[in-house]
Amino acid sequence: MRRSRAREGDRDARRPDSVAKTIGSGLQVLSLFNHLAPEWAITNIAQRLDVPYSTAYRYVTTLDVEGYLVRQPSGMYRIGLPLVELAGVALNQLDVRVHGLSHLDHLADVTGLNANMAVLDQGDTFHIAYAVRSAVPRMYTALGRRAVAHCTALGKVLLADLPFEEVRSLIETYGWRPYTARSIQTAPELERAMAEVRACGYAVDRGERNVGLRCVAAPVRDRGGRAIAAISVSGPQDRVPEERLSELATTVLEHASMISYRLGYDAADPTHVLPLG
Amino acid sequence: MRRSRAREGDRDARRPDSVAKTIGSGLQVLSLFNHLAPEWAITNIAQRLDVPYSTAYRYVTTLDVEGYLVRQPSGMYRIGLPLVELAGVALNQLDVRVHGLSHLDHLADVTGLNANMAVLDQGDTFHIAYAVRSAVPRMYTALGRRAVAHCTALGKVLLADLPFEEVRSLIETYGWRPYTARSIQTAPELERAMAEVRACGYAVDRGERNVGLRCVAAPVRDRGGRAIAAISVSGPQDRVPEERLSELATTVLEHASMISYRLGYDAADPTHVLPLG
DNA sequence: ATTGCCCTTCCAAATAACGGAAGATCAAAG
DNA sequence: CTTTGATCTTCCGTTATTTGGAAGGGCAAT
Repeated sequence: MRRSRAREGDRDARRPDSVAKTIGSGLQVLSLFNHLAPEWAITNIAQRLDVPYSTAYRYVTTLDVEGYLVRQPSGMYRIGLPLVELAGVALNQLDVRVHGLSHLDHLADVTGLNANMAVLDQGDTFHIAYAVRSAVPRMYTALGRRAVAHCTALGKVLLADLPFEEVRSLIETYGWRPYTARSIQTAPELERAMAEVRACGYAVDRGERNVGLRCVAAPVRDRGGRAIAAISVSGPQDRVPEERLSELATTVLEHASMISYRLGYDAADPTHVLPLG
Repeated sequence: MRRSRAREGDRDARRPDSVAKTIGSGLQVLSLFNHLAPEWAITNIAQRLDVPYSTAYRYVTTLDVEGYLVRQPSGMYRIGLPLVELAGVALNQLDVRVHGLSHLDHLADVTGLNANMAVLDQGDTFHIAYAVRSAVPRMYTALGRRAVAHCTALGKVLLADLPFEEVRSLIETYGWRPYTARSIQTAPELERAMAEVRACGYAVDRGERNVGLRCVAAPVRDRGGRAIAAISVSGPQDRVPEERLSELATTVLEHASMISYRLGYDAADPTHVLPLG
C-alpha cells in the first residue's frame, strides 16, 4: 500500500497536535500487510517499523483484541474479517460499482471473457469489481489489487481523461514500472497512446501487462462527464485475436455507456466540458 | 460489526498495559461504519463514542491522513480504498475462497441461480464470495455482509457441524433474531433442523431469510473434516420449486465435495472423526 | 541441563493524548 | 451587510498513556 496522499510539497499539511500519533502507528502495522506479505510475525513487524519488540507486541495485541488481526497457529498474524466487513461497506458506497456489477456479468457472458472494473488511485488502477468465467483461464486482477495505470487498458482509458501534464506528473512521482517488454516506457509513446484513446474512445492492451493477455477497456463517466472508472474484458490472446478487437470494443463501450447513463451522464448534453479539447 | 470476541466471562483477558488504548479508540471509529451507517460526520462520531469534538476530530484526521477514511464533499467521512486493499489480502488468504471461486461460477452457470460462499463468525454467516447472474433478480448477500446463521441454509449447514451445545450457546449469546415468520425461533425446531442437515448432508432455506427467496447449501470441509465454509445456490422461489430442490442439492453437494477435495478432505478416509456421532 | 527464541508482564521516565477554549471559516438567516 | 449558528482547526497546560528496557515463563531444539 502506498503511503498517504502526500506528494512532493504538501507533506505534513496538518499541525502536529491534530493527529494521534499512536493511532498512526497502529495503522502502520496494518499497512505492512499486502499481497506479497500477507502474514507477519511480531518480530518482523518490530524490525520493519523500527520499534522495540514490546512496543510491536502491544500494537499487534491491540489489533488482535479488536479482531483486525488474527493470530495463526504458526504464530504469525493475518488480516481479520472485520476489515473485510469494512471493505464491503466501502465497495457498496461506490455507485459506479453497484450499478456496474450486472453489466460486468453481462459482458462476461456475451464475450466469454473475464470482465473488470477499476478506478484510478495514485497512478495505479485499483480494481473494484470483476466477473470471472470459469471457462477462461484464471487471469484477472483480484478485488483491491493495483496495477500500473499506463501499462493496462483500464489505466490508459482513465489517464486519457486527464490533462497530459497531470499524467506526466504521475509518472514522475511513481515511475514507469514496466511489466513486460511491450509496456509503455517513454513519454512520447504514452502521449501517442493517450491521443489514440481519446480518438477512438477505448483502449487496448496487447500483452503490456501480462505476456499473452489482452484487454479492451472503455471509460465510465459520471454526471459531470469525468471518467471516474473504467471497465474491460480480458482474456488470453488466442481468445482475443486482432480481428475481434473492434467488435469487443463496441460491446465494452456499449456497456460502459449504459453504466454512465445510470450515473447521470448524458453524452449528448452540450454542457459537458470536453476533458481536453 | 460486533465487538471483539468477548463473550460473557472472558472479557478483557489482557492485562491493561499490553494494549494501546489510543489505537483501540481509532479502531472504534472505524467500527462505527457499517452497511446501515456508511457515512459519518465528526460530530456524530464524537457523540457516539462519547468524547469531545476535538478528540473525535483528531481521530478522524489521523485516519484521513492515512487514507483509511475519506472526506466527502458533504463533509462526512467514508471508508477509503486502503481498507479495500487490506480486505483483498485477507480474502486471498482464505484457501477455501480461492479454490472455490471457479466452482461458484460453475454452480451459477449450471443452475442459472446465484451462488454464494460463507464462513461462520460469531453466530453469523459471513459472506466471502459469490457469483451472480444478471438473469437472476439481484438477491444475494454482498461480500463482507453477515446473516443470522440459523435463519439461512448456509448457516444451518455450518451450525450442523458443531455440537448442539455450542449452537445453543451461540443462540444464547446473540439471540434468535428472526428475519421472517418462517425463521427458526425455538430450540427443538432448530435441533430437528440440525439433525436433518446431518442426515442428508445439505440444508434448505424456504423463505426463512427473505420472503420469496430459496436457498440450498452444502458444507465445504478441510483436511480435518471440519465444515469450515459452506456454499449455496439461491434464487426466487418460482425458480427454485420444491421438485427441483433435490436436484439442486445434488449439484451443490457435488461442487462442495470438489472444493473439499482440493482442500485435502477425503470423505472415504476413516481417520476423520465424525463431527458428532 | 543448556541455549535460543518468542511471549507476556512490569514499571519509571518521557511523551503524547486530552479537552476546554478561542479564533477561523462558511453558509444561511435576518 | 450583519448576525447567527455550526463545523473546522489550532493552541496549550494538565494528565494519562505510551514507551522500551528488563526480567520471568514457556517451549523446543541442541
